[in-house]
Amino acid sequence: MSQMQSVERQLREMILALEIGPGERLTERWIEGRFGASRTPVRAALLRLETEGLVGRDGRGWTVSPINLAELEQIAVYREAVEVAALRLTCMHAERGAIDVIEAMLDSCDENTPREEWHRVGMDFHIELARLSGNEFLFRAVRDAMTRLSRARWLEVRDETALGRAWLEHRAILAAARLGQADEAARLLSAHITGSRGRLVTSLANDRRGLRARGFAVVAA
Amino acid sequence: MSQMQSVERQLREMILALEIGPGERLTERWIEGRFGASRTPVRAALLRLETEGLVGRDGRGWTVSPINLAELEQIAVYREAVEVAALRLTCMHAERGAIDVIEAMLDSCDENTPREEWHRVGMDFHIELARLSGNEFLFRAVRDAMTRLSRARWLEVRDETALGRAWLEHRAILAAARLGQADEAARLLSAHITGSRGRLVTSLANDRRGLRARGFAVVAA
DNA sequence: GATACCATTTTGGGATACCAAACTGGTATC
DNA sequence: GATACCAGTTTGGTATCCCAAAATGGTATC
Repeated sequence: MSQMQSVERQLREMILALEIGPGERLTERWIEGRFGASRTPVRAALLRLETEGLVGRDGRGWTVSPINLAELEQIAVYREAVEVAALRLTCMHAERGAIDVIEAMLDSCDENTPREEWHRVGMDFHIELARLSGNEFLFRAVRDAMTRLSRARWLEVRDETALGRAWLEHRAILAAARLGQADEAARLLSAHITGSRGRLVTSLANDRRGLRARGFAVVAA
Repeated sequence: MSQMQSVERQLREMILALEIGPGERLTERWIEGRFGASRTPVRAALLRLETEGLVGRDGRGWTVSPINLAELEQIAVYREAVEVAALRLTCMHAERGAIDVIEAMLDSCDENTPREEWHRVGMDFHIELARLSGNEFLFRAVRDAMTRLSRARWLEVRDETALGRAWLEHRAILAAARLGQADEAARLLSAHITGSRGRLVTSLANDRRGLRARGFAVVAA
């Protein structure tokens, strides 16, 4: 694996895992030293992560993108558009086996599963479901949106019941898709996304003080 | 303006204007010499253009992305999803004046307007309409999709009647949006996109031999 | 004539040197 | 004490150099 891709991957993981906090400043030289690479691959990584919205320019320098509540709401709207479109396509030519694989993902989580795994599977459920549409651009759009949302979802204060409800909704969506009921599946997915958007933004807004205390830049809606 | 942005902009324009043909190989050294910049800004430009889908990796080197008919169809589906979603948002909070500005864009084209101007305005109509949604991500998605489609639209063999029909459809969409009739506007836009997608792909498929003769790589659907 | 093989060139990935602009910290001035 | 100012440092933008891998082209062999 080239260093270029390696730096990009490692830096992305650090940002998504909040090891580098939202709003933190980045210098190319620090990254260079941190990953033992020279500036060429570092720059390539920053340029790529910029298009993913994970880092941004701050005048002359770079910063890890802050959590922006207004932006999160816009992403959720965007996500709903592309994810519902993908799901409708999937309903048209749903393959039994493919949907079973997604369902198995959900089954893999139980009460003994660590929280971070629930988090990851919850994201992958939506991404893999979009992949089934067969439309590369809808798939990429969903994956990109989920990536942009993932740090915020990680910060969200979620109770157990919320996770349980999400899983029930996921299963209901799959059931409708399996039967090819596009309108019903779309309705369920829209409700699921709208609901989780509301809870996400509310939770972050309520905990904004706490998040700032942890050094995380959180921009209001 | 920094050279980084300058090289990126100039190279993008050359590719979109087909001055560098789809499928053509690019070497960093050639670009370097062509624009009088060093490899650092050249590589930054290539990395950015790669995310826009205008250039791609070909093993170790770079190529201008070929026209891919299957991909064009997928982009059109993606575009329909995001553009319709944006239009629905616009209908919710449509400002009179903003829509008038878009209409003025259409008015600026008459029988004396050069073909390339019609082409540009036809694209900008959709992009600016999406901007009115107020959702940055839907807007970017539409702009990105239109960029990816633009080379193909430029190659399309269009008769005068097709352009006239497109303008009529554009005006009908604006009329519905002005009245806040979201469903009607969405229906018209969907039909407009679906229709132009069909004509675009048909035209390119029919002229594929001629396009290849001009040195343009055109991948079948 | 086709093919296998080798020397040469080209090319992208990476490292490093240099520069101008921005930032920093301290100092002098009021 | 506040502020204007200046020297030193940091930092991103750019140019250049090096290298290994891949492409190229010619040649010897069958």
